[in-house]
Amino acid sequence: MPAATRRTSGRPTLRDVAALAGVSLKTASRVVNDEGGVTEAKTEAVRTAVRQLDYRRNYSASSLRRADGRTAAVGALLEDLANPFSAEVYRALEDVSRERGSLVFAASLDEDPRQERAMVRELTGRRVDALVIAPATEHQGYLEQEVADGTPVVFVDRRPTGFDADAVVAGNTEGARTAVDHLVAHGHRRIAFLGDLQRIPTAAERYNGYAAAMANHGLVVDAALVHHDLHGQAPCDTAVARLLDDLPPDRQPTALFTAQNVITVAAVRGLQARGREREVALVGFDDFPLAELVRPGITVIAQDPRAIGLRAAQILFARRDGDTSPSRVEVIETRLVQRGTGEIRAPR
Amino acid sequence: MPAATRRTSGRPTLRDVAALAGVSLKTASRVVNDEGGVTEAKTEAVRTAVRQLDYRRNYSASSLRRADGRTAAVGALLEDLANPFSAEVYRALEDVSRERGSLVFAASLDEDPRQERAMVRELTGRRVDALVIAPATEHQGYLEQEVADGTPVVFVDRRPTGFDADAVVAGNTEGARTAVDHLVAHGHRRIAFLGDLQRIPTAAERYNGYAAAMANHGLVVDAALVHHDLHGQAPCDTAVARLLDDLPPDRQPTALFTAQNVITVAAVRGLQARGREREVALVGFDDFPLAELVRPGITVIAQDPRAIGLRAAQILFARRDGDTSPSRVEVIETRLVQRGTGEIRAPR
DNA sequence: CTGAAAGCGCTTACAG
DNA sequence: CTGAAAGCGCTTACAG
Repeated sequence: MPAATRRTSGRPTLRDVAALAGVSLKTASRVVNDEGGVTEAKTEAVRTAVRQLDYRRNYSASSLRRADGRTAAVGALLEDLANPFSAEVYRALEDVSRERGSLVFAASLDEDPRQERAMVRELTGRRVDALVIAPATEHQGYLEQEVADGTPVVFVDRRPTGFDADAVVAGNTEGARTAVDHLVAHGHRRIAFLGDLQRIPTAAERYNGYAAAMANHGLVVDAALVHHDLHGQAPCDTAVARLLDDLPPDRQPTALFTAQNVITVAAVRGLQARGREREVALVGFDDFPLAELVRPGITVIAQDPRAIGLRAAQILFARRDGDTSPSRVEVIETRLVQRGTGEIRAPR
Repeated sequence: MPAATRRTSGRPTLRDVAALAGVSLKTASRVVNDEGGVTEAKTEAVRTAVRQLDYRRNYSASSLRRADGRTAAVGALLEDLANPFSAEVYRALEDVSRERGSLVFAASLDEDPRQERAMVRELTGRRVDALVIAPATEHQGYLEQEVADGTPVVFVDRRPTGFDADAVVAGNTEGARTAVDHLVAHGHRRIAFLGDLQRIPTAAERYNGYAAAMANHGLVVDAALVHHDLHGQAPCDTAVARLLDDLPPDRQPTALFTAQNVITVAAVRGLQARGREREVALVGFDDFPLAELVRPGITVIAQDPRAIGLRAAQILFARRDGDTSPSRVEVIETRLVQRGTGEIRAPR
């Protein structure tokens, strides 16, 4: 069997292109990689052969031999691609990657640390050029080796712990403060906090912002008004019931600060079910589609997931391309969006 | 320089593992690939070396030499990963892929046919094992070569045109019929249609379902009540204004069938802005988060994007694994979700 | 400007 | 059970 047809796949190889163009493999490679230094005639012959055979460079082979080992692929490990925050971050990364000629491997971690480590292995096994991670692990020291081996990592949404790397995060503490300030400005003093799993750094930061702002206003936080670790629908409903049904009227909150999306939705649903959506104020952390269609409109501390993703992608490609400046944490500030629920005044 | 340290990357190779374990490269390969036929002692030695060096198989190299050419990666070309429908389809594919040991390259097409063709090239260049595509092109014959070269393709959301392949789609025509039937059952006769770009097959199918149901009920469709090609916010707002402001009262619709998500939201917003959300009925195609928090709750024809994604993924991996049965189109039926807007009765 | 040889890290095809 | 040689499709390092 002649060498040029010994391949297993049906796809044409560079060797086929070279043969058809009547040049050497190396010359064909030069043309395909735009290396220059090839006569006009041969260049044209190769391009014609490429078109004729519909040749596509095999990235696996190319990357394997290449000095830089580039695969033109990056990995994105996010919380859950099906939630709007992760999806927006992903999309921004996708858009930047496309400009840079790279493709994106995406994966959802669902707050599972084992999943994170497994996916990092899968991705580095495929020699991605860089990784974006919204970590589910408590410590990221295990990434030391990956970075040393040449895979830059940029964190999004959550700062790294026990590991030095770039990160792009939202202004969680500041945003939570703003929420509380806003409610206090509308006369509220009994402001409940409903937050996600405390082990999630953003949830912790939002609580810190809440607590700091309350203290700053000289308000004592009634422990009965603080509900942590609300992850998923059921615990949220329970917490809302505790606050709105179980507490005696004078101990009930006049306002809710719901520190995460799912919690906000549960709270709105709970208020509506009790017919109290125009009586109890609410500010939610993180915006969502349709927040304005609900009546009253839901006041939120809006994050900017697209800005987070874009910035992370810029840093990522800069690192991949050799930027070795000290790592930094960038904070994308949040924005208060007043739509109604946050402007309900406290009863006197 | 000794052979074992000649590599460019800092990552250990199988050669390093073999050297450390005191076996040949081939034996190390046998252990890593669970081929069997290796003594307990050597197996253990290799496993220890793998652990000690934190060895990860290089998929590029592995795939390059492998007879089947598998890369353990699949590609997903969807409309826009940032919209909930695409995101859910993607997520289902991700979940199935994980079980199968594959990673997913995702990409958004944004209704751009060139983007679709470019991304197919990028993905096949990386030798993905299979492709899921929600096509933006009008014809998909160009994929013939890819399939012949061994990359199976499964379509989601839209059937292929001019090309024979598996597809998993929603029951668009049936769903639209159901919407109209429901509105007619509530006394409506002047039912407006607001749809996306007619060139999008799902939009066309939904219109067909609408038209068929109207005819079936003996209702003549007033051309002034039909608005096609509403893509994006602005044209939707214009169409709503035409219907609710420009038409004389007796020619206005008493009900709206909004055949796509963005259109539904625009219509709800338009009705609210005019204080008519409890007067004009509405059924939207495609469900979305929070549809129940809006008052009145938004009645929709719900698709099941997760079911579509799961089914597509099953077919995809079956094809990759050699299933050569005739291709088929599977329809995932929609479901009417009554929440309020669709149950508003026509004025008499 | 051009190309023959070697080699990236792995698996295949063979031979012991 | 084990391993030396060849080769996947490409780029590198050299030599003309």
